[in-house]
Amino acid sequence: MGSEAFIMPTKKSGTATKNGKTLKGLQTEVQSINRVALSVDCVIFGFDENKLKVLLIRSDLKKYQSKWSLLGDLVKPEEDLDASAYRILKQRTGLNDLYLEQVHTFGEVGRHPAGRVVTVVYCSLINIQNHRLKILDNELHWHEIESLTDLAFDHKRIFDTCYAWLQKRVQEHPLGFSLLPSKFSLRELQNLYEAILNIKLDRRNFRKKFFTMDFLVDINEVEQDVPHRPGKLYKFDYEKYEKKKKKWSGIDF
Amino acid sequence: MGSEAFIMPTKKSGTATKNGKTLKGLQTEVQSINRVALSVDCVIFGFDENKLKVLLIRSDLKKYQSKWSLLGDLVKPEEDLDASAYRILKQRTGLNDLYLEQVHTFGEVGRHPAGRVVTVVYCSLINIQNHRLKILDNELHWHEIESLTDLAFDHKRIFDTCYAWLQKRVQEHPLGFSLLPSKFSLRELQNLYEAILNIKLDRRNFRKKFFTMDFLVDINEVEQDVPHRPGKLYKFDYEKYEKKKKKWSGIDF
DNA sequence: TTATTTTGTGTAAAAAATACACATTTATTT
DNA sequence: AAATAAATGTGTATTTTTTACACAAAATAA
Repeated sequence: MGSEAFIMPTKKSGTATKNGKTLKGLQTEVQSINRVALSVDCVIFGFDENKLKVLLIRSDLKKYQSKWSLLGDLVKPEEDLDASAYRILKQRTGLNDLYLEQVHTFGEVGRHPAGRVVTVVYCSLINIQNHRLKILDNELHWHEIESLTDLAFDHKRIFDTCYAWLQKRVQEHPLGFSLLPSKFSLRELQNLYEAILNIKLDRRNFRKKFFTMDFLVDINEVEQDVPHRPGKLYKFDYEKYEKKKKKWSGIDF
Repeated sequence: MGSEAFIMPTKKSGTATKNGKTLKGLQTEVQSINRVALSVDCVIFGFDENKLKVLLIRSDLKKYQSKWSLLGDLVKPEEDLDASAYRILKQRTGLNDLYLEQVHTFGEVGRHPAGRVVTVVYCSLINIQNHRLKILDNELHWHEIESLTDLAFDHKRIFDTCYAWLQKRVQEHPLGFSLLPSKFSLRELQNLYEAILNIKLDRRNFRKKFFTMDFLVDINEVEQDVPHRPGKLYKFDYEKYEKKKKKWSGIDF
């Protein structure tokens, strides 16, 4: 909050002096009024069977019965926003060290039936295979993103924002690898991009692109248990990426 | 907030049943606990004398005396976040219809001396010439972004995030025009990009780039009162842009 | 052994980005 | 009126990047 809080924009501002406001006075203001419930919601993406998926939980609010919703929770009074998102992920998936990034905050007055609830939305990307066991029977489910229709609350709109964010972000930042096993074939990588962007890509050009970037490490292993010629496996070299990554690509719109 | 609010993550969750939570129960939870003060802060960029500037106000909190801070205010109980940002801009600059975009939410527990204050940060771009009269003596000041050192609260960090956002965003979206008069020369446009990106650009290639994009309209006017050959003036055609804009540019990082 | 499927690879063409210099126009100075 | 100063306006050659496209080799399954 900026110092403008003391300018008191409305007409009834007679009592507040522009200068000399004390910290204590501001504390009173902050504590007494204008407070809202704050939540964090997570759009958790996964990739399985060559489909992009999102992890949802069945809403048990009567009003939203039978609808699915994003994973979220109220932010605790002494909890940072990022920590809150990590806590939610940890509780749901059992995993730390997931890719997590804040995307947008939704705070329309009427967005939640329980009153004013502002929600800070994070996207997370996880490798489904590593987390099969953690889901249990929590009413959690990996949904294909294509068959998402109505979610509880305004969660469909939130999801749409996050999916658009992912489509853009995955092209300029190497976050897609978080959806794959640490060892992956180029075919899997291409399938991932095709699923996220919903387009077909030329195989030779795709490979050339990634080899030219020079962040893939050939680990001298091949796929197992595939019913055809196995592909070579690679890892993504995050350290090399951090050193070499581009600053900007040029004006283009 | 997702349905996970009823899972009650802490150990003392014995009373809450996983299903069947009523809306009323959730309302109680939302209203009674876990509420925070919410503010909106605006990073208002301007462009003048070929310098990128940011609009700041002098903090009058004792602790931050003599420091500058961003423009912000507490969000009102019945006010959407975007509306709150527009209100702040309107009060400060007298103008509606400014370019405005939400960038990030900062909510670290210790970020504000008055207690837990979570702030949703917006960036706005305005043309300084059109707003000279509105600033008055409000302790407002256009700061050159190069000479920004310490701001009040965590506003320097917020500013840095927004400046990085602007540098990226201006390359993929035509928001820079909001910093210029509606009629501008190509030289002014190039100066703007050079100031934002802090690089030198080749004049001929810059012109070629924008002419190829084909969103600039030659209005058959020239600069006035320049002490040298005047340049032609152009407008940006937003409608044409909306029709033709690119979807993605390709994988590159 | 044959058939099937997928991997792995290279080149030519087109498009985009870059580097680079000079004549023209206008205002200012003498 | 002429000369000067300062910025505009323009094109081409080179390099880099993107795109389109086909066939032989490897592994499995029948």
